[in-house]
Amino acid sequence: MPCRRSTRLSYRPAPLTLPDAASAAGTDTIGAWTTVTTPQASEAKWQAMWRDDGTYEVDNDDPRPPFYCLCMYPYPSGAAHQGHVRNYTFGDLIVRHKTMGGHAVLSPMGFDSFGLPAENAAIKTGVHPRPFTDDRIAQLKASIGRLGAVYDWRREVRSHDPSYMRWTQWIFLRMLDAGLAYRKRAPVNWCPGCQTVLANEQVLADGTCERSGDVVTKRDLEQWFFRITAYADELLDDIDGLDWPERVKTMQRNWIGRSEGAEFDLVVDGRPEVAVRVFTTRPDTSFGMTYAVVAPEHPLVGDLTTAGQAEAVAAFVARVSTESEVERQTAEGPVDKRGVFTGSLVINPFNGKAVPVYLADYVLMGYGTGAIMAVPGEDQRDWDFAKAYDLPIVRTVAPPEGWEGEAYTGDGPAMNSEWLNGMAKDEAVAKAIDWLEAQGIGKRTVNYRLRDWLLSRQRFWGCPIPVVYCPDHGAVAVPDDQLPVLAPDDVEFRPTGESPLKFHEGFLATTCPTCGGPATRETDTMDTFVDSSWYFLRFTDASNDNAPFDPATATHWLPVDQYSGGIEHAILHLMYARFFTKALADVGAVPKGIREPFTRLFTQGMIRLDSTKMSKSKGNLVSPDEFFVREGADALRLAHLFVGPPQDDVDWEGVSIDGTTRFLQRVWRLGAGEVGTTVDRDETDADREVIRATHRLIARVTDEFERWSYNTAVAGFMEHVNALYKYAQTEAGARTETLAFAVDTMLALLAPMCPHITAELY
RNA sequence: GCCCGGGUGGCGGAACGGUAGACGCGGAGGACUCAAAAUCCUUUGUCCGAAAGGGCGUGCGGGUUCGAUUCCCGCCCCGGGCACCA
Repeated sequence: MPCRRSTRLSYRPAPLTLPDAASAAGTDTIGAWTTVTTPQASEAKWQAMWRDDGTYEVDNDDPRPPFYCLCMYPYPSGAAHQGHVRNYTFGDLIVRHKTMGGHAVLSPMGFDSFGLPAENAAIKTGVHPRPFTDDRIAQLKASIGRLGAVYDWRREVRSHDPSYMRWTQWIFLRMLDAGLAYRKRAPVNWCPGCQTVLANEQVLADGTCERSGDVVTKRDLEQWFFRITAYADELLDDIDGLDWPERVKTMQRNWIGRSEGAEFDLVVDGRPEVAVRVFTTRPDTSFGMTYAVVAPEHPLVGDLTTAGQAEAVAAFVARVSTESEVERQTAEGPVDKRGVFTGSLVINPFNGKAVPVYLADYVLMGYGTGAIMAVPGEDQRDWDFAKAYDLPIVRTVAPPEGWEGEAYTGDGPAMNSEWLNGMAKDEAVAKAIDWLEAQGIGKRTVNYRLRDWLLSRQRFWGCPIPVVYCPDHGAVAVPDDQLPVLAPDDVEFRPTGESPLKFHEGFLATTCPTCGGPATRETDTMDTFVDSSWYFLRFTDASNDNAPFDPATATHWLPVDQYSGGIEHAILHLMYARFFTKALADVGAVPKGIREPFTRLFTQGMIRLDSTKMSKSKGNLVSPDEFFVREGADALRLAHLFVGPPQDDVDWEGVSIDGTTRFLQRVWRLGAGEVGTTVDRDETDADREVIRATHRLIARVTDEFERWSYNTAVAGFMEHVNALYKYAQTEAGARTETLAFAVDTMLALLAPMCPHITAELY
């Protein structure tokens, strides 16, 4: 056999000692006649080409049909972690798939760059959060680039960029104009040692401050709210039309928590001028009320407490003030410590009987009226409380025959209820409410679990709320032409965590826009969820200096055709973004027709390691960087796609980069003509079977892409490659034309998953 | 506590009422090699059996169905969210 000089392509993982992959020249020469292409060199080459050619940049007047594909923009935590890899692999797959299908795909990326970690780092190191954040963005951007995910970087948005902050503040002011932003007092976590407000995250499980160890209490502050509850019904109703995972839609519905029922007054025994208003969804059970409960922070607590009970009530209220809502609703610990008698009685208007009023930790001021009638016969929590405090239990709904449970919450004929007896639940509810209304002591109401959105944060590293306080004019909006309000750079971070804005005279001192007199700036900044509630709109028109975005341009791209991100955002972020879209349409910033931001949503599962969530704070991150260097981005992308259903959580232990690396090597050999023998001949049955199998692969993968069943699509590719190996290795060999068709077709289908190797081979 | 998910070989998973375990990892055996790596081929739920074959198997207990991993009810366990982490 003549020994001639040839170019041999080999696709093997490079050793970790390879020089920096990005700067590798593209080929290495091994010996005199073999040229090896490494995945790393190939990937760097294609990534540079996509970037330099602007292959995936789209203009707003692109004639192709528009498709807006968006992944939730990341908080810049430093180099990318596997959660980013997973999310952006799914997103990139869709971007490439839709682009191949002839769409103008808007694929933007940005950074959710305000937040607590940068501020904590500033307090620890004294470095201003901005350079810290910019540095982390650079790291994350580089990691994302090595994954081969393609974005139109001309549209990059950063929450902390003044050109973005300006419009975040502008939107706040439009909300204020429309009456959708307002101030009221609300409790915060207060650390008496640090003299500062703490985030929930900064409060340890035992209720102490993570910095000082002091017991954290609640303190009321005047704070800004968005009136999201004004949209409760629309937010609820519009869920039906969304192409979202059912579980997310269910969580959103439950979060809004619409419930129909009644409110009515319970008059204090012997003091007709004092009444406690209660909300109930079960007015049909009112005859079974054997006590009432008000929240420990209820304004009437002082009024209701008798002298004899004052000490016990005070102690109870003090203890509850150190507990979180979750703790208060957890039925752990001794039940008899969960409430206290106020000493007062109220009259049950249905039967005229006096029943005791208690405080209990499980009744929250933020829900309903902050007070309930307790009906232990038909509510398990009331049942447990009644047992612990030796209160009577009267059933007013007859349980089914053979009932051995405690409280019965189902339907059944009313009993022990005078004029309601025998009625089924719905009828009895209606009758009871009619009676309350006729008596003039109550009415039919709808209650929501959803609360208004508290957006004030007592922090430095966030977008300042553009308001000043004038002694004569109160809270006054900063005029549009003075935006953005920027925090100063010459600030000192205190070890207590207190916002430096509160002590910066140059920032604080200003003039009233109304009267020109001296005024003080608001020092609170906005919740970072405000930034993320409209960034998808800014992406459509990211460099607009005259408006947050041009309404016509926004209409061209919106709503987002495919949104994807982690399941952990199923409620808050998505609810707030939906609210902003509706509210902005109503204040005229977004065309009226756009009521929902995200047509189709995909939520991916989380990455866990040893069954705990993989996160920087837990210190169990597995960086993708070593995989980029060793196996290459395509192998890592494929490993994420193959490990299991995208919506399921992934235990990192189960991710096998070896299988997908090996598969890509087999694809490479097949594509490079290194497998078996090829011959030119007329079609045989074996050839026709390969052609049929290739068409079956097209149908299968197309369907599985549509269903997000990427793991089985990868299995399909593997089966195809295995079959082609068998085919080419038979004695008869493979027909050249047939094998080329089978391989080329597969490469085209595989391209959105593994863009580098398929581009290199194609 | 409330709300939402999940539980299938040694491991990740497949099977959208119809042959449980596709595909991959790991294991075993073989080919190639002086040898190793890599690669290629075969095999691999479990128990009994030399084999043929058979028993058992989708967290637990019931139910619907000709037929259930799949649908229903009740448990157990694991994970996520709970409004100031993002």
